[in-house]
Amino acid sequence: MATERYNAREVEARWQKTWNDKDVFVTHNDDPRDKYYVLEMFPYPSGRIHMGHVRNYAMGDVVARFKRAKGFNVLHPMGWDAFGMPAENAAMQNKVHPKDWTYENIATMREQLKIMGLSLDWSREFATCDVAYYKQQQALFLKFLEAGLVYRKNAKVNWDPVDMTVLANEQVIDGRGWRSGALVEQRELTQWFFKISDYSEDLLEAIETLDRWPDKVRLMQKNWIGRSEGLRVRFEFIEAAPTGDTTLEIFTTRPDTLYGASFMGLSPDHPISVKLAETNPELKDFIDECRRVGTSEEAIEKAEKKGIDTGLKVKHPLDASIELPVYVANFILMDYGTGAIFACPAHDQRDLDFARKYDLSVKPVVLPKDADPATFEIGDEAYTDDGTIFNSDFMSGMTIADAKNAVADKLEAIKVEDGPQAERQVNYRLRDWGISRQRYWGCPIPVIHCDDCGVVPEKDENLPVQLPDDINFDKPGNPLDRHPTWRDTTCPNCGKPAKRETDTMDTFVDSSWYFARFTAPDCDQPTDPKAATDWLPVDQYIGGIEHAILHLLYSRFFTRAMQKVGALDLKEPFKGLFTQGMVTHETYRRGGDGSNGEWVSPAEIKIEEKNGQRTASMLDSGETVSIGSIEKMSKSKKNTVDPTDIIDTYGADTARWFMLSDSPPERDVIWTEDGVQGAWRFVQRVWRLIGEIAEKTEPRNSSVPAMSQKAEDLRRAAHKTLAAVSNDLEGLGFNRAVARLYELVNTLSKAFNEGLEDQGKEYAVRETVDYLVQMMAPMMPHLAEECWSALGHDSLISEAAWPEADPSLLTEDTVTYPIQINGKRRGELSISKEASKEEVEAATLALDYVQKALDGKSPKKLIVVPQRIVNVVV
RNA sequence: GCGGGCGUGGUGGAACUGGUAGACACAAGGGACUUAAAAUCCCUCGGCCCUAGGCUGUACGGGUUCGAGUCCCGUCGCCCGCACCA
Repeated sequence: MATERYNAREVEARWQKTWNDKDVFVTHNDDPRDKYYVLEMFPYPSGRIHMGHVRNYAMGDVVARFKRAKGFNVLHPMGWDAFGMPAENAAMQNKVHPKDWTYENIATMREQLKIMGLSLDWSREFATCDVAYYKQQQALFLKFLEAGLVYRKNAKVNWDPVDMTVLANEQVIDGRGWRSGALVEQRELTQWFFKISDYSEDLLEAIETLDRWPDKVRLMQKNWIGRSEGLRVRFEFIEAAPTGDTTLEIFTTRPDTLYGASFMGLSPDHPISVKLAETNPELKDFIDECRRVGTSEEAIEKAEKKGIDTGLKVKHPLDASIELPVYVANFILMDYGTGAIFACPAHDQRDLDFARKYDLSVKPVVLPKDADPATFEIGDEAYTDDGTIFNSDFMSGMTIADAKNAVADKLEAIKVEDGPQAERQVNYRLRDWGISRQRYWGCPIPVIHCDDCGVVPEKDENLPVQLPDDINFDKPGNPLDRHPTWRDTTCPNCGKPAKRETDTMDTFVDSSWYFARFTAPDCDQPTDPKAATDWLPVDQYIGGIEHAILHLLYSRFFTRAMQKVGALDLKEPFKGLFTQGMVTHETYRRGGDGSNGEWVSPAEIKIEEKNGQRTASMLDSGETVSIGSIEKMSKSKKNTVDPTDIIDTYGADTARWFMLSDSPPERDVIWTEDGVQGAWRFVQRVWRLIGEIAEKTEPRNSSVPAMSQKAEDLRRAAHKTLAAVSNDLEGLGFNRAVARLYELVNTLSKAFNEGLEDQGKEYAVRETVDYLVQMMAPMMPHLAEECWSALGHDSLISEAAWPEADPSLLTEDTVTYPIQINGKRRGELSISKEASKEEVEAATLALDYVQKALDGKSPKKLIVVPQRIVNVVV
């Protein structure tokens, strides 16, 4: 058998069958052991799995298998994020039903995942488009509605007039719909919203508790929530606005600069602006122009600050003799603060640009350190740094922080008409989550519109509101809208004929609670609160950084909302989060360098190396191909490698091993053919070595025999590796674990080839090889099972307990100190581990090169760091 | 613009809280075996100096320290996030 080549295809299929037959990875909720929930972000069933999935699921599987071996009751489920636009696009392009398309893709991808040998509990699988799942999602929606967490309001949306649908900001490219290419309009639509803003403060504060999340993601969420403290100030109009308002309310974070006020700014969408436009054509045109420019383009940033004087004026709240003009300005957002500002051009760049254009006053009120108040002037750049307040009456001389407090205290005490002039306020950037989508392939929003009763929630017992199957995509827009009968229903309240809501939910809703559903996937409620609370939080969640904000923030909100309605009892769904890097590959295009020819795939070309120069050509025609930059694998650049092809050629273990080696998991990995072959050679090498060992040695009997030095050295290496690899896997340092296993194979191979004569050697070899196989098992489970069996074990390695390193073998009896002279390494000193500091010093000073360096003098300083290093300062 | 991160051989990357820089792998070169190829095995592999050995070296310039890839300041370069948030 030692000469047999390892046949991955045959071996992998065999072990997968065994695992499946024995239900090795099926998890039970009533298992008394400590729980561990490991989850990878579930895939969208786009058609086939890609290398990014392989990397993601390989990592999760290592964690799952490792924790299982460590004795945990591991939950490791898989499902499908199955609603969404690609299914509708496929329906339009290929005349397939979105449902058929989706379930066919799921079937394909499930088989692909299965040949990877993932230790998943497939009995818990579901797709978010399963009626059973979205029924429960509708039930949750109704509970949220009842709890006041859902509401309807008019909102501005990106509207594609050709496809007749709302587009997300990311789907608007250069002001045009990404599919239709039509100019996107801003439309007011009545939309459903989740009140995520109720939790702004909680979501922000709790970020501090997420200590097993990447700092980067935590920071991104903090910035996204965007807390700022400021003051809401009311300015009295000299003459009431046409809306009847007698005061203009603004929000500012810089009330300390109030004496630098030059003008007021209104958003084009501010009610006063809109009212004024009714009688002012010039203003109307301006507002229309502002709306045409999208909301999400960076071009906005470059856009010139523009505005129109409304003719309205307000009184300065601290000095009634000052009158300030009111402008409608294009740079003011309606949905932040109150949609109106006071402008202090001296200390805000946007305000300054505007003031310079319209020749408005610029009065500095913050003096930089060391500047002269008599001569300090503002040029083209606003002064936004720290300083001392001046030109500001009672605030003059104060720090910015003190002035903010002083002015807030003062204005809060002043009464204007029915209330205080100002109030301290905390503002957040986070907006409520608009979930209405004018699409078919999503979870129907379970409400009914009744002429008499208004918006009425569907009754629980009438759920699910099921998607109709008989739809067509001949016309653009939402097929639910024009379905002849589906909309028609009766009002749950009064029983009269009524219409169903035709909007479906944003697919991010589907993925905001699937992790909870996995804990009791067949429950006839959205969750089994006990199971959800017992299993959650997810101990290790793994996925791409692209979900740093939306999915992860929505899920955090959902968990709080589910807690509020009693579906579970915790706030944070994901205790540990890991964001893995992308899989990248070289790109290739037809023609020589710089020719910009069409992209070609790695499978279509061959690469040759001459004199260190790599050149590529087409496999079929020999045509020159230029080698381009390394990019994320994508269909458009054709630099993808199909996981199935790799697994067919080399086996799943090789693909998994390569994915985990070399690059740290959080960083991008470059997929190379050489790299895969290296992994494959390692698989063969391990198999050969273990075959020989199995042939020439006997399994260990229970007691450790007396050890020769060589045997003991091998044992020490094995135990040290075991300790290190355990630590690496605990911290998701897969690349380090891989390196250490390479090292151990090198050590073992050498020791074994030197012969087995030394006392205890056979035992040491067997022990090392057992550990080696166990350490490999989470990463290359099939090879590990095959080796385990070849070594005479009759148990499954997938069910074996993780070995513990013997602490006495982790430390040496002697320490080798590097000896430095003036910080430069000059030699080594081997001495007993127990040696005292004095003994180490004496031994160091006795070394001939130390003597020589000292030249008869005594050292200036002698530093001994126990167990570490010695430094002699001459 | 604001916020954050990174910069180590030909390449991917090791180096725990400051303590022997370059583990491990890939590529390359040389050799063994072979009729040949593949596979496998052995050797070399940051730069400089003639070797023993030494000098130098972690983007660049300074600093702290007995000792800096690691800490601090500045410069350059690359990457990511947010984007008129008052």
